[in-house]
Amino acid sequence: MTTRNPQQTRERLLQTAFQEIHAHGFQGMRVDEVLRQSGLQKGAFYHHFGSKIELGYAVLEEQIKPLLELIWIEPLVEIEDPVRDIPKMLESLGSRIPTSMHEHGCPLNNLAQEMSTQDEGFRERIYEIFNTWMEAFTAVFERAKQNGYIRDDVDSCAVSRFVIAALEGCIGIFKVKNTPEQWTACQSQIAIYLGALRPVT
Amino acid sequence: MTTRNPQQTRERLLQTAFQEIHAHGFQGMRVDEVLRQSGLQKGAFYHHFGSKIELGYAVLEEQIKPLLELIWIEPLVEIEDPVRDIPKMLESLGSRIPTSMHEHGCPLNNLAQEMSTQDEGFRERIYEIFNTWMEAFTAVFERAKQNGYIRDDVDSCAVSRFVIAALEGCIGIFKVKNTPEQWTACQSQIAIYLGALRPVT
DNA sequence: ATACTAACAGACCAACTGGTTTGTTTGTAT
DNA sequence: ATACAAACAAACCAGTTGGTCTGTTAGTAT
Repeated sequence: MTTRNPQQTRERLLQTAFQEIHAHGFQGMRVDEVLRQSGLQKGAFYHHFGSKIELGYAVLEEQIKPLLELIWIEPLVEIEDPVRDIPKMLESLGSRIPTSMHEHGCPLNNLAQEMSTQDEGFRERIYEIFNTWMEAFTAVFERAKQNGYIRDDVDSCAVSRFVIAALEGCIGIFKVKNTPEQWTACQSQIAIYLGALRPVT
Repeated sequence: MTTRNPQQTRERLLQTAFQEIHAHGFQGMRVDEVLRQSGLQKGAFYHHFGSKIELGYAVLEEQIKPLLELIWIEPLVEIEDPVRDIPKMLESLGSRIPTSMHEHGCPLNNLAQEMSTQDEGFRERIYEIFNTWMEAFTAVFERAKQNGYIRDDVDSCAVSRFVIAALEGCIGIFKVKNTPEQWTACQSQIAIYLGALRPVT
């Protein structure tokens, strides 16, 4: 007589699905495997989610989005001088994230690459999340602009987008070859790029 | 009595498979669909390729690799001053590539993201191709270093890797939102980064 | 206590998927 | 002309996959 807990059941499915999607992609994720790992049955699954793709949307909104905000967006509020602090933030990142991230990269970008051209529902949701991320960066650069840490004529939006793109690009390359030196080298180049935003003294 | 042409049959399968992989990913590509589009039968397919994954390897080596060399590596030999010429090269790129690239991004990076953590055979091959690309860039930067276009202390390897990563990152973001302005903005930021490599005058 | 609904369990299914097998035809060396 | 291997065509197959259906049980309002 295990007492019922629908919220926990749902969360369990979401977390397991998140892991499986992260490891094998959305198309590679198997509903049966999620069920096996979570120790649940089809009935439970299709009671909580209408279809595989709806589960995918839920994972995106309820697992990936909060994780991104925790790891990438929240630390941004502490940044005063982006040229100095963003590289510092990146340095500490390696140890602030679980091993699964080192192995399988950024869950958001993985889904973006795999699904945004396959399904409009995914694309829209991913776009919104990327936008939130970008706006958070833009706020940092605008603030830094006012405080004279970077030049007036810097295009904060373009810089934000490029920083995110470069990060995702580097993380992506790590899938092919991942060594600690690669990550530090990547940091250095981001630092060089950010340094170019400094006002001419 | 259509005259037989095994080489052409093989090439036909490879090209169709390339398109399907580019559009749906390797896991999303269906052997049956490749057969339908190429107007061939199972017998033809499994005569030329041992399995789906072997076809994938062949597409990588015989379709994607040559394409990358044509579009990205060959133009590099004409580059004298990377700070000036790489942005220029990127500018002309948009019109030098087919529409499928705008829609589905870089076929190499797509496979890298999807398959390098799934299958070691893919990872190895992709790694080699990325390496070729990186070495081509490194040669450009080393040459530029000798000619005084960039600083002596520039880490050509790290810069090459970062340029490729940033490019792939930007192309990846385009899948989520692709407008011409996004591409020009990306170019500008790459130009800013490269500008930071100039010697201090 | 009763009725009713949410929350499952688990058998079942149709479509799909990569791969195999068998047979036939075409080119080619002898 | 004959033999033989390469190059296919096409039916076939077993395992998988997302999804459905029926039934059962736990919670909850009355």
